[in-house]
This record gives sequence, structure tokens and C-alpha cells, in this order.
Amino acid sequence: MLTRDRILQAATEVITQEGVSSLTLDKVAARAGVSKGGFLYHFGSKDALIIGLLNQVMGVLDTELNVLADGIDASQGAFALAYIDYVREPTKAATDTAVSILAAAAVDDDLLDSTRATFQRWQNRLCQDDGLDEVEALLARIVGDGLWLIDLFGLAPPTAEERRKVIDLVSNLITDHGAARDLIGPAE
Amino acid sequence: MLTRDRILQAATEVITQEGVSSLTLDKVAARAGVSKGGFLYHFGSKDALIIGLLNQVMGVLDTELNVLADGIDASQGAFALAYIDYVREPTKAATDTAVSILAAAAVDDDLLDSTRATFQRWQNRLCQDDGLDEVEALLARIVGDGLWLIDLFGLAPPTAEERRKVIDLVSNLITDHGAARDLIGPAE
DNA sequence: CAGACTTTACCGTCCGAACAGACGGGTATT
DNA sequence: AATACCCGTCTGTTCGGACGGTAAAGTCTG
Repeated sequence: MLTRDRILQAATEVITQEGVSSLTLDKVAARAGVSKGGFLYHFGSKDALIIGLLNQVMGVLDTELNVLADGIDASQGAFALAYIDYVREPTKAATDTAVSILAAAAVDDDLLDSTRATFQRWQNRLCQDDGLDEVEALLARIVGDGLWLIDLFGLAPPTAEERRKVIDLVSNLITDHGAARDLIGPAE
Repeated sequence: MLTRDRILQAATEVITQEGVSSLTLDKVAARAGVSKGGFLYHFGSKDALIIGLLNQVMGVLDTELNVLADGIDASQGAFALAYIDYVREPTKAATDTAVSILAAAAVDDDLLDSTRATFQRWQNRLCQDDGLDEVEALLARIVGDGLWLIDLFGLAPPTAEERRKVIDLVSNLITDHGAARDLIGPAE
């Protein structure tokens, strides 16, 4: 395994196990089995480490999301369905991403720029490429992100069954196109 | 204005304007117009400051949420409607709360314990006291939290119109009890 | 006087970063 | 093939500075 990858993995472990405040260069270097200088050869600064971390975890998430979307048999809204389907249960990749974003926000908000761009790409794909109703697509993302936030901070997370029911509800809303429009109608 | 309150306000300003990493005792004390010793008289540690911060902002949020719920004319689901209604547009109170939670998570995850308890209270009220369908209530909270997360990190936030449409959709889903059940049905 | 509040001065720790140099594989030169 | 050289990788150490926290003295008010 490349030293660089070992460092990234070590950083992820430190954050998930000991929290964002414990993410120090010394600790990451020690856990990666490399000296501090060796660490700094690969990542010239703490910011560089976090950017590398974000690129990795967001890349994994993006890939898994695409794989999931490809496997869904639906004429429309495959990506939207994949997006909420992805949070059916908390995964390691989702957790890693969440804590990385948290770390980035804690250190310097600007580090999230590329992450924001990725989310914008996802949002565009949800709205345009999927040929889905704009509102339904947005709902899928918001629900996905909401569950993700709840998991991240442990804010009264729903039971597995509740979770399943909500995701099924939104999935059906997306699949059954008439339903959402009927619900939107009366309000306008 | 009491020194203690000035300190809390200063802390909020520092976080929102300069980021979580800039939340240092010196900076907060300076902005509050008090010496470091004076600061430490009111908050014995940085942890104490964050706990005080969380108590304040969560208290404000709780109050505003209740006021909003009282003003909603609905036989059922008033609190759920208030919950998503609250995020129709980003408010200062919501932002303050978000960054405070972020700061707490960055410093020490355990500081969020009381915050978790508050969310659990909200969740219980959504499910039980409101006499609303469990799934619809949970959906309201997830959508509310999702929008809140998106605002917090600026992750491809929706336009005002998109935002309104999604919230209306969920509101109608809650108000029109048949709709959700019809959508849940086919999946079981 | 008493107690609440505030200030000044200081300490120990930890962290991010810089740096000089060691090791070693590969390459060019002879 | 032997020598000399280079460069990517990594090591150990060092340093300046910032930060959280302590202690004790001073001030204002009732």
C-alpha cells in the first residue's frame, strides 16, 4: 500500500475514532507508521491533507452513487432513487465523507469549495439528466442529506424500520409521477 | 447587557464570521470587550463556553418552534408543519444553532449530549403528541434537517422557489392524510 | 467589610511547519 | 562492470507561536 494512501486512511481513522479535534499531524503520521517529515513530504500542510481526504472520500461516494444508479431499473429518476437508496443504512463511505467535511469546515470553510462543486454536479444531474420533476428530485436529495446529517451528529436517529418507511415513501413519490403533482397542485 | 450575554454573542459572532477554528478564548474575550480573566470568571473553560452557547441557541430555537406551532391552524401535525415551515428561509437563529453544533462537534463530541436530548424531545413530540402518522412526522424532520445541513455547508442550496415548492409538497403530504398512506401502501 | 466582578501577568503544553541530512533505486558515464 | 551522480522518499530534530488555563491582585457596589 502506498504511503500516501496509508496516510489518508490513518487520517480517516483518527477523525472517526477520536474526533476532529484529535486530527493532528503527529497523530496521523504515527498511525500511518511514518515520521512527521515523511508525512509532510506527501502533504505539505494540514490543509493539503484535508483536501486530499475530501477528494478521496467524495470520489468514492461519487463512484458508488453512479454504480447504484446504473443498477436501478427505472425510466426516470434513477439517480434520485439511488441518492436516497444510498442512505438506507449508514455506510462507512458515508460516515467517512461526513467526518471529512466536518473536519474541513472546522479547519477552514474554503476547503469545501470542491465539495460544493460536486454537490452541484449531483444536483444538476438530479434535475436535468434524470428527466425528473424538479421538486421530486430536490426532495430526494434533501431527504438523503437530512438522514446523513442526523447520522453524523446522532440527533435522535430513526429506527431502521422508520428509516425504511420514509425512504420507501419518497421512492414511491418519485416513481409515481401523478402523486407529487396532485400534492403540489392545491397549493398554487 | 450582561457580560455573560455579551460573551455568548461575541462567541457566536466569531464563529459565524471567522469560522470554528477561530473560536479562541482570547478572541471571544476581546470581542466581548472583556479581559481573558473576566471571560474565565463567567465560563470556566472552553467547554463551558460551548455548552452555554448550545443551551442558548437551542433554547431560542425551541421557543420559536413552539410559537410557530401554536400559530398553525391544524387539527393534527402542527409541530411537524412548524418544523419544516421554520426552514422556509434560512434564519439567523438556525444559522447560529448550526455553527454552534459544529463547534461543539469539533471540540468534543460529548458536548452535544444535551442537544441530542432536545432533538429527541422534538422527535417524540412529532410522533406522539401530534397524533400524526409516524412516517409523515419523520419526513418533516428529515426534510427540515436536510435543508438545514445544506444551508450550513452551502452544499448546492436550492433557489428560493425550489425551496418553497419542496416545503409545500411536504406540507401537503402531511395535511392530506390519504396521500401518504396511498404511497406507502404499494411498497408493503 | 464582603462579595461579585474584573484585570494583569504568567505558565506549560501542544501544534504546525521548516530543515538538514540519510537511504536507496535508478541512470548515465567511463 | 564499476563508478559517480541524481532525485524521490523518508527520518529526526528543532523552533516559534498560539492556545487553554491558573493565580493573585485590584475595583466597584451595597
